[in-house]
Amino acid sequence: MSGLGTKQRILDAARTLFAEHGFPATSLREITKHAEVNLAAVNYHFGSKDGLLKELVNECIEPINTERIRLLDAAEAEAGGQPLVMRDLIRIFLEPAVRELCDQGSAMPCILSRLHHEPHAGLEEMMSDILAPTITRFVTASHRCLPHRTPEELLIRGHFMIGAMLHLLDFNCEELVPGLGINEEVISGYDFRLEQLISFCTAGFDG
Amino acid sequence: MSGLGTKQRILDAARTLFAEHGFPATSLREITKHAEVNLAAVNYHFGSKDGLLKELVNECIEPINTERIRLLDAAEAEAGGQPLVMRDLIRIFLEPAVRELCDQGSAMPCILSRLHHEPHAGLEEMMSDILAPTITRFVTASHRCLPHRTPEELLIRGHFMIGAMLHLLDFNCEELVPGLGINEEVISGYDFRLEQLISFCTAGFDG
DNA sequence: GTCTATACTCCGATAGAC
DNA sequence: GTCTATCGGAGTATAGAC
Repeated sequence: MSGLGTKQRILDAARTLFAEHGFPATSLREITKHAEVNLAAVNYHFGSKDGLLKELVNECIEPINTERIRLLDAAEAEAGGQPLVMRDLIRIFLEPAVRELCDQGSAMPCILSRLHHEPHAGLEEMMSDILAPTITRFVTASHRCLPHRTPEELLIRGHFMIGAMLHLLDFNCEELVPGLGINEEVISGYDFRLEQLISFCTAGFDG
Repeated sequence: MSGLGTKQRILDAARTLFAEHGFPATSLREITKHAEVNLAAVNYHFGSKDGLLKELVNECIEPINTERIRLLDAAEAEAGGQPLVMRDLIRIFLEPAVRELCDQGSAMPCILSRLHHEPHAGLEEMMSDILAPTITRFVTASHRCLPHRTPEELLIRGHFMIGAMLHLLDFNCEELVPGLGINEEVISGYDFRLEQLISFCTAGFDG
């Protein structure tokens, strides 16, 4: 934890601790102790605790949306003006997020999905700025797949999809459902979850 | 705000302020000022800020799950041993929550859906204790509707449904999507949202 | 039993020396 | 760039008044 610069050491420690205990329950004093830097360094590099969070989130979701746009461009180019297959469109939206977030050592999913439901000054605007173009593209493309659906129906279903995805990212099954014969190994696998999610949403958009 | 007892005045003020600014951003000093009670009254009646939140949540979700169980009992009695229709089963699960939460002046939905994604000591156990019997009943009943699905598939799809419902409860569309011709009045209506959610999930379980 | 006054510890933020 | 010192405000605990 000492070979890197101060800023990076703070980011690494914060990512871990936020995921473990949640954002409000993690103090800057803990973070700077783990990172072996001075307390005031956080304010110097990030302005505030919220600023630190914002940088963490930005560094995480920006590449995901870039990848979504890239895949969408490629798919639409290949389709040559024809509507996409809805299942492919949904996979383009979900797979980069699930893959990327679950490859980072399972720290960011918890942080991110919690954030979607807790307001933070300036953070929602940032998320919207990054996500809005993707959502617009998604709704437009899905309207071509399912022309019998109104834009309102497609937008609200897009939000159902986001809600389901967020819930998938951070929930653990350990807590619930005794006596149903659930195989924990099966239901914990991310491949299983992703494919189930894609199937659920694909059918949901059509239903 | 002065005719009721101290405890109730605290609960009312907290419900409003938590919904408005979020749980971490609301101080006990604000709450007690709004409720016109002494700061220490919170600790006397609820033990801690988390205890206050817990009571608020419990008082809200317990009647919802009682209603779910009641509707499920009635539907299964009426079906006389035959499997339920999946759409009816899903409505039994979703409608009490959406109706009840949206009838309370739109304060609890925000609080509740945020809570699902932020860990609080003791609160997750309480939620699990209340929700577990309902989920077990739901998975069992859905397995009778859709016998070709494994319990793992049904459980994970149940969680997708919960995620979509939570997202529906607190999201506002104002932020997003310019240029898609979205009718805000349509997409903001809870009847519209509920029926869309039920259709989305019914198809999703089958797909 | 209820409620209050007060004090304690810890938090995030900042000013200013180095 | 980094550190020390310090500030106001947060949640909490308790002794004691009614």
